[in-house]
Amino acid sequence: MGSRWGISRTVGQIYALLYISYVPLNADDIAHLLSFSRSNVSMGLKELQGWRLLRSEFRAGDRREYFKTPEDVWEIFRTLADERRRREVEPTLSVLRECLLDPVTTQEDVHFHKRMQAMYDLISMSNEWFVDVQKLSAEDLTALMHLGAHAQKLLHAKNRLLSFAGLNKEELPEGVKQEVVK
Amino acid sequence: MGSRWGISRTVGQIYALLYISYVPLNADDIAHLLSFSRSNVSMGLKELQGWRLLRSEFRAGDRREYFKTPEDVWEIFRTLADERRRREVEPTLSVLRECLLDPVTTQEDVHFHKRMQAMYDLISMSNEWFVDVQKLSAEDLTALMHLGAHAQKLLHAKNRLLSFAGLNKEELPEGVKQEVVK
DNA sequence: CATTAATTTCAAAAATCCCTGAAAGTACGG
DNA sequence: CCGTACTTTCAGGGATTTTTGAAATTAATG
Repeated sequence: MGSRWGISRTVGQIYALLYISYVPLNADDIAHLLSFSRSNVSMGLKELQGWRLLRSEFRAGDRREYFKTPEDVWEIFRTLADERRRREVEPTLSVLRECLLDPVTTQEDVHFHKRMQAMYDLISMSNEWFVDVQKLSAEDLTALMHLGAHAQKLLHAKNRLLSFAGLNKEELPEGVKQEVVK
Repeated sequence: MGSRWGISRTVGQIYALLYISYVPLNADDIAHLLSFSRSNVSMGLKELQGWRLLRSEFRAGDRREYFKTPEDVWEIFRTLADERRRREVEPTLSVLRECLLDPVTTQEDVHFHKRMQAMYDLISMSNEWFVDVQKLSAEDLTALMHLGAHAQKLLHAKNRLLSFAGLNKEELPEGVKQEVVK
């Protein structure tokens, strides 16, 4: 899948090897195991470091650098997604913002402006959503995902509870009122 | 951004043109406007149709097919994401499932198995989450996104309310109890 | 059913991307 | 400061992808 995540096939193979390897590997190990040239591995590792996807360690009496991936697959996913957000999404939003500043005169302009605005709103909202969600712990994220579409029901429940609390405050005992407000 | 969404630069340009165009365009229009060969446009349109991203119409006394994108940018996004899910994510999950069936004997195998399982769990959960969320309307989706990280608070509120309801049922008036259960 | 307008296919050319080996660079130990 | 062990850079070549024009195909019209 790597090619669709912004990294080339070779770099993907290197990362996959490091991900499944029981022990950290140095560049020569990787070149040997994957039958890549040493320089290819070097470039691949450099790119992966650019994505902040690698951890490395040194050993006493050994100059070589040993690489491994983070243990937590959620962390990997988050790092990758955040890096893509910064590299691709933010610049796209900048360009869209510039487009939106252009003067609107003709009917075509109106249509163009509407489309750009819709695209900007979608990307901008997704972006903010991701920044927010990224802060959550792996457990909270998992819980949130398991909610899935049920989150919608929860949303409706929230609205019902809020309107209920607004309409019928005097009926509620003090403890319930506090809980609802919370 | 098209290249990271699984479509080539040219196809992306064609789609962008159709997205911003005030009127539907035929293949010749597109070829002319973008300076692509007619056959290139034909292939691009075919690919976009394969992604189910196009609408088209015919006109009386005109044999040519006129193309446009859906009006709703959320619909475009959803279609694209769903198609990618089917083409890329599902096959990946199949391969991972097969890997997980392999016998585990050595220590390396145990590690490999754990890593594959973690990856499978992540992709599988994201996949299910997306399938769920995809069913939501544009408005519900927007509301859900605006919640963002606050959804986590809502989650905790739900848990508090549930435990509260469990502990103090007899204190509540009938109407509140029903609402909480809902 | 022949004509013509429009579209699609496909093999080859063009463009792009990726890998490699040679050479240069870096840093550590003596 | 030199030699050694390791890493990085980069131009050139190879592989892959993309684009094209010519030919084939399809479909509407008189």
